[in-house]
Amino acid sequence: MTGSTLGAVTDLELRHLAAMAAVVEEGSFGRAAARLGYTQSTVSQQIAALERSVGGPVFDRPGGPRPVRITPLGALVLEHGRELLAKAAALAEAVDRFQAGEGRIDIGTFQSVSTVILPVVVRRLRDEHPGCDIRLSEEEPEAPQIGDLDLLFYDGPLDGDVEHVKLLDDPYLLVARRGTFSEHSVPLGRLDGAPLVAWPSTCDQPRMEEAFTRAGANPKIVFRTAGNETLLSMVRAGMGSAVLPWLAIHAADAESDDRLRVHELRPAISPREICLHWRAGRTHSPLAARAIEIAVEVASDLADVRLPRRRRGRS
Amino acid sequence: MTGSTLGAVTDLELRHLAAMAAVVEEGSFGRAAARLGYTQSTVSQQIAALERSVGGPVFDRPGGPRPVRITPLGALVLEHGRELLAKAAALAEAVDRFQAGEGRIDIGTFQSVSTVILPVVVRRLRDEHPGCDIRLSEEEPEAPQIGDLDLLFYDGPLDGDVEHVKLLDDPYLLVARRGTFSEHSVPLGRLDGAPLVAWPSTCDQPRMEEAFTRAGANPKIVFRTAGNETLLSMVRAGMGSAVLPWLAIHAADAESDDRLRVHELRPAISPREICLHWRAGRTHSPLAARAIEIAVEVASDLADVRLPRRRRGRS
DNA sequence: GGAAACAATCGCTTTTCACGATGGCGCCGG
DNA sequence: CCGGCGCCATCGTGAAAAGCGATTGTTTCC
Repeated sequence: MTGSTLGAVTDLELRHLAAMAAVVEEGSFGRAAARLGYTQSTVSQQIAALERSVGGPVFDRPGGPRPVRITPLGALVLEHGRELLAKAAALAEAVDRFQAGEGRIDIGTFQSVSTVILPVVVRRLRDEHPGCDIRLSEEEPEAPQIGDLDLLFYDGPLDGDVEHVKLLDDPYLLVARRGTFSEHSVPLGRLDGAPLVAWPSTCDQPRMEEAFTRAGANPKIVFRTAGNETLLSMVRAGMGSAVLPWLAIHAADAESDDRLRVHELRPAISPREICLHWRAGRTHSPLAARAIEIAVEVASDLADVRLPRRRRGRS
Repeated sequence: MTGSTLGAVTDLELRHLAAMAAVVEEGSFGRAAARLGYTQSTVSQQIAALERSVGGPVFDRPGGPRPVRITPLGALVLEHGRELLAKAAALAEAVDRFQAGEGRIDIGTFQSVSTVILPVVVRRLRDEHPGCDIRLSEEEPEAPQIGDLDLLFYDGPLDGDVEHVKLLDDPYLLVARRGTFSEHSVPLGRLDGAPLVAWPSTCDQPRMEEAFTRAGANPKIVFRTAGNETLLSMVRAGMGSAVLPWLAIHAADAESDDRLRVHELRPAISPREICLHWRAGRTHSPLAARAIEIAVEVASDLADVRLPRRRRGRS
């Protein structure tokens, strides 16, 4: 008795439902067509297709200049159809917002980056995308993992399927109490047996200390802490000197501290590399993509601050 | 930097979202295609079309035998897409239920029909469609209106844009106290000046009484009430006779009351017509359509009960 | 009786859909 | 290291459909 019923969900077309809603609101196929940018005949066929899908007429056409009227079946379809269209509109809006850079981004970071680079990155990102949701997490440095992070700042290689971009060569410099060393550039050998305060043996630290050993210099590590302020306080107090990456020194503003002096090492210890990592082969959200760009810019500017040889314009 | 964003809501196709969901669940385009009854290349193109719609990739294709992985954008689309598909499925199910005859039907009725015809109609309708929601309303007989009713039983013409089907010719018969009239068929003239109890002057009643007048018989209406039981009690009490449609007599089971006798009138008063009305030009719900069919059958059976000349089979 | 408003229908062109075949790419086992 | 293998993208093709303009048919109103 009834015609064939709805074969599959996907036989429905949002276009048809939109046409139906427009017809209901306008009261005629022609006006609905005008509103939707279609022809009357097209709307007529769209409604016909919809009626084929649902297995019965959704409108009664009284003929003549009288407005079409919805059938019981049509009312049912319209009721659900409006919800469907609303959900579709919500999807479209969410996609637009996503493409405009809203949404969430999870960034992993570590100490010096948190202080020097990230604030600028976050600031610029938020300026560009006021609606975005930026989440930072400063992981324990022992076991840095991408996990569910979108981006991870780290100064060494990382396990897993990861890609990265190098942001910055961060050279190791010697921070000593003013007067300890007279020359700006201190030979590595001078540190043999000298008292040093240093970071715990994580991240790039082992590699750096090996470089000392290879150079025949065996400083005495008299104190280890991850706290940069504490470290520098110890240096000021004469407990010893510190070999720290420039970024950490800069972060603590040690360069403008009268009681301290920053020396270069001769020969230089190969710098640690500050990198920004992400899971390999993954498409970034616009937000993440932009964050990478900004981080590269910020790091580049930072390199210029340290060594203002070549000027680089930026918009 | 980003491609063009979603033009219109209707650019989305449920088919594409379904394909995407299948790919996510199956982990590969090919298996998703198999599940959906498509070819791998078709699914590939569907996903490509979806990606064009949302302005970016929804999957990362790592290449090789590794399963595709969803992108942040894809996750967003999928999340909304699933809801959309669920709503579409809900629509389809609602339509199916509607076509199967579930849903609501509003029926207007009046006294005798309520007693004799409707119970059978309702019973059969409910048997066929256990999920249906049947609502009856017995209107005041003075101003019968279709209003928002799907169907209306009534014994006269109706204002407004209405179609109807005749269910039954309901002839007027004379109910008298046993012994009042000896012959089965009573000439109209015998009622001139005779005491009658009758219905109030609504519905078909005025037409019927005019028929008396035209025949030169002017009975005395000694009591008017719409209550059939009351009317018959008065007849039993000898207050007078009653001229009632057969349906009302049958409804009150007056035929098997020893104290009463049902006579035909000679010549017969043209019967009232029991009709079933609905608003003109409106497509019926399957439930309403079926209700009409059943009502016609029931009325036909009822006519056979009264005059069992021709047998009519029914399943 | 004719004009006006409206939807259905008919050809027609253009676009899309789905398919099968083919090609490229990354993994894996010999 | 070098073919298989599994996977997705692409291409070409035929069928289907979307959309359009013009026309027809129907009803109402003047």
